[in-house]
Order: sequence, then structure tokens, then C-alpha cells
Amino acid sequence: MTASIWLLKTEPDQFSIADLASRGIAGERWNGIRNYQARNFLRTMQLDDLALIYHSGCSLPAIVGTARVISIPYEDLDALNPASPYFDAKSSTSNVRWSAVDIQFSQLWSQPVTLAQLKASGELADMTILRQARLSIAPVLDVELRVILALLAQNEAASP
DNA sequence: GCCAACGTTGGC
DNA sequence: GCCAACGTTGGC
Repeated sequence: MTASIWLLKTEPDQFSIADLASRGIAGERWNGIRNYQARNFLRTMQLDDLALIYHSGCSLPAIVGTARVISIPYEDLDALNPASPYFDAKSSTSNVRWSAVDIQFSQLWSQPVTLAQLKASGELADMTILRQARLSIAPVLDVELRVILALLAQNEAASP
């Protein structure tokens, strides 16, 4: 099976791509996902899958760089920890309802590809993330990645 | 800060 | 199993 591509949302005020970069090769646990659809996507992630990092809830919502999946999915044990903000009373040791993966920083894009650009491109109307704005993990098709990378190339060519 | 979208919860 | 109420997300 070939590697899949994902879009991962994060609020830069909480955890930005710069924070991910600072983690180096150790990477970061992508945990706290508390939405079934997002979790189900997460559970199909495989080693070396590509992740596009998207900044949401900020002044310029945009894809800002890339990361790589460096673990297989595993139980998100924060669900069992009452002190964690991600505690889930309905999870138990025999049924941890939520999952996590580790990801590692790959690239910071010098020119982010903005949400406005994604919407304006016309070719991405069916992109999961545009259809379901609130989903924090979404698959990206190869054809969609190509359009996004073309937008990135345009941005880079236009930058001083 | 507002509001639309939408997922979750809980009563019935 | 339905649906109203509620909470959260996230763009603007």
C-alpha cells in the first residue's frame, strides 16, 4: 500500500509548525483527537505517510508546511487521565476510545498556501477539508496535493 | 465578537 | 430512534 496524504489542523497559538520543528527528530504526539471521523482517519495512518500542517483559528488560515508520520496509531492514554484536558470519562483501560500517532517535522513552507487560495483555485472544491470545515484530520488526494504544490510554487515564484 | 455549521448528549 | 438543546470549531 502506498503512502497516504493527510491534512492536520492545529491552532498555532496552541501548537504551531515552529513548535513541531523545535521537536526535531523526536517529533510530537498528535493526540487529543476527540472526533470519531477524525479518529477513524487517524487509525488508518501508516508509517511515512505525508501530513500537510494547517494553521487554523488564526489571522491567516493556511497550509504552512509538511510533516511525516513516524509511528503507527496507538491508544491515546490521555483519555484515561482525569488531570488531562483530553480526559474522556467513557474510555477505560479495556476500551480506550481514542488514538494518537507521532509525527515529525519535514518542511516549513516559506509561502503558506492560504485557505483563500484553496477556495479560489476551483480545482479543490471537493477537498474534504473544504467540504467539512470542522474536521481536524482529513485525507488529501494525490491530485489535490498536486494542485496545492502548484499553488505553493506560484507563491514562491511571486515572492520577492 | 459574531455566527454558521455541525457533532454530541440525553430525555422521551 | 428521534430530536431539541447544547457545546465546539473556525472563518470572518
